[in-house]
Amino acid sequence: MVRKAVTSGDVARHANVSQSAVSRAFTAGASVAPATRARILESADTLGYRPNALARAMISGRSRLIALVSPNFDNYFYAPATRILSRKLQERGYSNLLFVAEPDDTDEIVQRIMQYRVEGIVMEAATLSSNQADECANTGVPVVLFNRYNATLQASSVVSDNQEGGRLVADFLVNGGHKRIAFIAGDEKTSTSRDRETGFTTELEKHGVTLAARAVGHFTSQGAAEATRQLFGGDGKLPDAVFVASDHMAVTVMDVLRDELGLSVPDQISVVGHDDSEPAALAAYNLTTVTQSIEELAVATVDTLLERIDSDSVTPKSVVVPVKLNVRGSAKLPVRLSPACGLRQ
Amino acid sequence: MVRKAVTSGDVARHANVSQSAVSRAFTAGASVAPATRARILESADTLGYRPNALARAMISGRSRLIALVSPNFDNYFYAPATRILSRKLQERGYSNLLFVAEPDDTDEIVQRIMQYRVEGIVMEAATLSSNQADECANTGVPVVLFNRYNATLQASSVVSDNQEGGRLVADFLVNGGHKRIAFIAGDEKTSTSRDRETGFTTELEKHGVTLAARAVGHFTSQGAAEATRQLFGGDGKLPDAVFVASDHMAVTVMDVLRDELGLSVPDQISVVGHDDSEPAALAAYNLTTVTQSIEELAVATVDTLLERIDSDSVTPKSVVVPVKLNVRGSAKLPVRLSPACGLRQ
DNA sequence: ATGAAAGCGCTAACAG
DNA sequence: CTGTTAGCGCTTTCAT
Repeated sequence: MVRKAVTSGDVARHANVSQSAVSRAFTAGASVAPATRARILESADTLGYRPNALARAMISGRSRLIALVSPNFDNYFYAPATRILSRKLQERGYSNLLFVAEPDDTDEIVQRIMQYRVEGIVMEAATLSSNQADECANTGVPVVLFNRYNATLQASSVVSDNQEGGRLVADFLVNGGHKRIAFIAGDEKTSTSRDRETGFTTELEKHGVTLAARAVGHFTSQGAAEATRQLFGGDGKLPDAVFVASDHMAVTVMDVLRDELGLSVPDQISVVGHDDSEPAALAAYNLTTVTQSIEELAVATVDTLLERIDSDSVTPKSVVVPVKLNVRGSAKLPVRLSPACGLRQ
Repeated sequence: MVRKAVTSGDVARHANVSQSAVSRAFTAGASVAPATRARILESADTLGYRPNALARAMISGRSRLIALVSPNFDNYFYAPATRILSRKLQERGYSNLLFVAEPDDTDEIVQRIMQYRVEGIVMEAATLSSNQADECANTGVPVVLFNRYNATLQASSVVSDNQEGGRLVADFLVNGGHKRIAFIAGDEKTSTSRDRETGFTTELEKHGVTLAARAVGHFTSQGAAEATRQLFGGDGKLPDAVFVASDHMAVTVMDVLRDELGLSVPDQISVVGHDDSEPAALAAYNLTTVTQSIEELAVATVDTLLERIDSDSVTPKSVVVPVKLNVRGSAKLPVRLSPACGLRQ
């Protein structure tokens, strides 16, 4: 039942012009007499003509297609990120080919991406093998890594200032008078988790504090629950604060602390997250966390990508977006010691 | 710096065969001698050849492209839905063009969709105007509405059994001994919200119970907060139970009830949601809710769409996926009155 | 089993 | 400003 699509030739015949005139009528800034264009557009309208983007892409060499590669897991950060990235690209005249990637099928995905002759690639998470990166680089398709970076890759990257995030949390917790401070990592293979940790521990050391305990939560709820039990399930001297590498994990950490281990937050344990994703703002968690603007990350990503597409430049660019601490109620506030207290003065 | 892409002609020259031989080597089931194919694939590999999907689509009339139209708002249900739909389509050999739609730009999106000659469309939410529906129908591109239906449209639809969901909740609340039962709707224009409400109130009436109060939350957190204040902020006789049309709203409802109005859940108010989305399972909410399987919805959607693509049939099909109640702790449990109690026996 | 040739729908010179 | 012409890279008859 697929009706044969209307072509520019059909419109040309109907409007009594050449086929190329029709093409021009649909090209912004082409030299067509207004009257002719009007007649053509009318014919096109009555016939229900839509230019064939595939044919256009073939001849012009510009597909106006961007591949968006997103990781296949539930995460309060990536969901809005994908949405906003897609939206921004759309607004700039590009359409998105969405690929939801498992770590082990990036290879097949790269194949498909290349087959559709995309003009650029946004990689939200899946780690490209150097092989795959080469493949993209060789064909000259610009790649921007969103929320990740990889020094060995010929790819641009846009990340939050994750080290600064960790630093801010370290200062905040130390000033809050915490003595035994712990960290729950995400996925140790990711730059995101590593940078947050580095910034965090480095700043702690500056204050003369060493990390009291550490566990890995793999950026998943289940992993976070286990990490929490590991750190707080014993009956020795418990940490009095924990920095969790993502909000997605942090809410589960709070659940386990309160409902399973009967500890109170922040009275007994202060919890700080990272991302400021949607559940962090829920009253039941009211999570103190590091805010990273998905909007800013997305804008920077799209700008970086389109710039590289337009300029044909190959030099990768790295953008770091600033973060700030969003103080809510899940961690003790820094005690501002007045001189009268006599302490530290 | 965009290196000229390798074409089948290049490969043909390198492998000393005709260009059509190369084409056949990349077509499953084409008649090529195994030896020839091997030589061709080797040449292709050394040259870094990838068939041009655009050219292939043009000549064969099959783009292997599906448009996925997703609403532009934060929602714990649509995020995984988009991911799973995309993944399923990918597994079936299709690539997805993702369009994130605002209600007012569906028109432009339909244009773009048609230009890329997609073979099918999955609409996750945005309400197609009848105009737009016609446009798709006329060109014979099958449309499947995911989680929505529209009787006037020439489109298939896949939805949960929303009425049944409402019914289950009504039974559960009545059996739990609740006397003043309220409802918080989502967006009244959506079939989803309307069906849940219809099923709910109809079943209540069967039990001789009439809805005590009702408000509209528009499927947003803010809307849900306002609806809750409206229903529970007064000092008259408060409802003792509320059915909220989505989990996304229900968690905020619980927040407002507990943290703002100082009411306890479920002791003073029972709360039941719908969807069983991720936050419902968090210990801080432990929400009793109606489970709808995104997986099943996605599979049914993809099956319906591909079936229509393959068969060229035009008759729309409607699929309803069953739901069930997931009893957690946010609502009082039905009291099973033993005969000894003497009540109602 | 393979090659030659036609052509999908369009854009991009090039004339006029 | 407009028409003519030549392909973009591929699949698909049609011969051989």
